[in-house]
Amino acid sequence: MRKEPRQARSRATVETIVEAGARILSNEGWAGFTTNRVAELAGVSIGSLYQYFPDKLTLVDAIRSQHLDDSMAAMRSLPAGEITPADFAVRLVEAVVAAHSVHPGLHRVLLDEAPSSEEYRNPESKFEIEYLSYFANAIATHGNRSPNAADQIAGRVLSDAIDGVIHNAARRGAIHDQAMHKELVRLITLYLGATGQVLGDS
Amino acid sequence: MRKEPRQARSRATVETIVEAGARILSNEGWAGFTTNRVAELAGVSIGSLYQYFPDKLTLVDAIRSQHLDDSMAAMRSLPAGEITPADFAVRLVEAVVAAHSVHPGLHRVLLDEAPSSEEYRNPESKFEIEYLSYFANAIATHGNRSPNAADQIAGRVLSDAIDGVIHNAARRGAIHDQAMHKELVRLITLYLGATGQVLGDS
Amino acid sequence: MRKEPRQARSRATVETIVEAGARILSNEGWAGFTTNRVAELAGVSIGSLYQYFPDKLTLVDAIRSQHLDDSMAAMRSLPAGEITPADFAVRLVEAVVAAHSVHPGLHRVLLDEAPSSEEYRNPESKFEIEYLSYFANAIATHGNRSPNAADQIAGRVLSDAIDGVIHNAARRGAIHDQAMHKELVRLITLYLGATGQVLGDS
Amino acid sequence: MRKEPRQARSRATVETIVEAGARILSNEGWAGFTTNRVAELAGVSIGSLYQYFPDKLTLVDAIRSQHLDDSMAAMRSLPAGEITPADFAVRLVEAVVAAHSVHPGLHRVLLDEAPSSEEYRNPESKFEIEYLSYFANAIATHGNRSPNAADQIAGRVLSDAIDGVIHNAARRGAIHDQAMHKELVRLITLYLGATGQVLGDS
DNA sequence: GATGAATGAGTATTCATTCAT
DNA sequence: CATGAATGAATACTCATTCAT
Repeated sequence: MRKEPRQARSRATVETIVEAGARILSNEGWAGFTTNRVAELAGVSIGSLYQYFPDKLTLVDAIRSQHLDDSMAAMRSLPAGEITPADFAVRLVEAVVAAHSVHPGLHRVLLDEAPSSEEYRNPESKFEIEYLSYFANAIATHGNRSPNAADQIAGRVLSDAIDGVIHNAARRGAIHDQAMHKELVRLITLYLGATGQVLGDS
Repeated sequence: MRKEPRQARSRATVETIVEAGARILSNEGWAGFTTNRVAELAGVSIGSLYQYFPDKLTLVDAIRSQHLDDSMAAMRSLPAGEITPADFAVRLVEAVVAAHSVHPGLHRVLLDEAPSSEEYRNPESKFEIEYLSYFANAIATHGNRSPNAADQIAGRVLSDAIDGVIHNAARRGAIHDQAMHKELVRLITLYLGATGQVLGDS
Repeated sequence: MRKEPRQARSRATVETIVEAGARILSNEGWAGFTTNRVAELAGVSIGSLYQYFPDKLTLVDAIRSQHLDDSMAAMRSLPAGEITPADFAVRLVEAVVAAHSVHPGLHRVLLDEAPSSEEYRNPESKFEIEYLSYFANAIATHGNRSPNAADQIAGRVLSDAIDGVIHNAARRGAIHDQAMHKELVRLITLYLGATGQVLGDS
Repeated sequence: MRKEPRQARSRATVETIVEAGARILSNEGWAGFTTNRVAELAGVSIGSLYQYFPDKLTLVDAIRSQHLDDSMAAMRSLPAGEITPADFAVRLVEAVVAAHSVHPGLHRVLLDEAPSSEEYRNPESKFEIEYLSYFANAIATHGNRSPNAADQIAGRVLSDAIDGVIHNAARRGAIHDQAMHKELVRLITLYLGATGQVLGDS
């Protein structure tokens, strides 16, 4: 960001802009996301927007950062161990669905459509790493071991699979479909229960 | 299309344009997909592009149609029954990876970013229906029954999960990662083997 | 024209093109008059059109020439003298209305909207001169004298007034309105009857 | 208009654009009226033009509105009764000529060539109605009666005749020709004096 | 600081015209 | 000669960004 806002008023302005941007990004996609529209929805002049965000990329990065922070916070608050795979899966799906409820399209737009400064693009980004290790950890925990290389990969596959299901549901406006939730839970539970086993060993 | 190409020359031009469009859509996303860029990459004038495609939407629909046809053809050539879940999963992953190999980002861009004429947008589209029933069928087959309502949902979840894994791999440029393939195969196999069972029954 | 058509077939082609052009010009105005559209309506290829007309201006000039020839022919066939002003006015209005009946908007488009090569633009054009002298003559005849300078001006005013009435009627699609015809006849009759008189002398 | 200009600066910009548009429309006709040319002549960027006019049609409507307002104002300031037909005719011609002096071709271009939003197109438009009833009124007044149906038609014929004479004079660049003015005055006077009479009654 | 007027490069699309077949 | 595929300059309009007030 161009300028760290010192005063409370400025901080509020920045938040308003980020929130307006998130709403537009979610509802209209990257194509409908114009700086003038964001400023208008936020109720500030276009000049003010550029006071806080030197360009569009910086703004979208701020929105992304905010969104990923929120998502990670939701995941971190989940209990990792001390819980059966089935219960964990239920809580996980709840958390992911909740994270997508505020701005249903936002996650996908931020990851797929919107361009981003290097920081978020590469697979080594702070968020990717934390996100991934969260899943690797969960898998290892339910396999009663500490995370190994295979768990990293399994974690990625699991998180991407969940992402795919949720994302496509969001696209159809069916993010709260209970039957879908149940099936997704079943998929996760199966995977968690069986990871690390050589297939067919059960 | 605006005009049926009569001569061989023009048929070739149309193919070149569609191919160039697919490439750009795949590499740059919807935002980078400009008609002038497509024409340039195709090596034809902008006028030629508009001779065959009355507008951008029609062009993107042609690309989508081509891509989905190819994808469905790949799936249809898979053996459905007479094969163990594990073997089926291996072949399925191979087919999906192959379909994404030519233009890695194309599938997601076409489904998520690019606008489209009604035909493809709604969930009742010819392709969605065939795609979905393919998965419902596979699940039912491996459960030794004919497809029921639950299989429809399971089919959607499975196909969306696979989609998520493949898409994110494509985003990272890791679509040919063998370890990922193996994990994905395991996920599918588990799900196919257990679908229809009440969880915990195994 | 680029090429004098020698054979009957060529002459027919040229006529078809001119007729198609007149129709489009009349129905769609200058803005809708594109060479490709004319060729299509005429049922010839765009290449053939350019075989006979080196450019758009030449084509529009051919249409104009044809139209003005037709119009003049209609006027020339009117009896000039040996007839009361009232009867002359009736016949004149009939002729003018008839000339506008085939392609109602054509006259205006050709004179106002469509650009033209110098030949038609300037007031000394062959057609303007003949047209004008026709009216000057009519006025002089009904004033029992040979045409003088004042008659030239009166002729212009009369022909322009008639043009205005007919043109605006065409615009409203009311070119066959009998009440309007009657009023126009009255206007012409009054003017013919009084021209040359010092106003107030009657 | 897209945006109400708040500051004095922007109000001036809008006026400049409308004026430039009128000039171009008058000199070059609808075909030469391009938004980029208007912006250039107005000395503003194309972006500024679109800040105030969402599209070309809105701009041309603004020009038309302005022009018709001006024209009506000129007519309304004329004394209707208490004046001989001849004097009235003189004043009328003066007013019409004055209205066409600033932008000679504008009136016809606006009415004939330029497309317009519904408001102006149909014969029931506010302007058409007022314009027409003005002439019907004038005719009735000079016939010492209140306007009847026949006066409506006569009004239309008279106004269209005047329009034709003025327009064609403008086309020839001869709008200030005194001899023409005199003849036109005579035409109007005759018509006003005789309207309502059965022809031949004088 | 805040405002919003102004900028202009960029994008979709049209159409007169050329030329290989 | 006829065809129609190909060309590209021109046109309406958008939107990120700047800067005078």
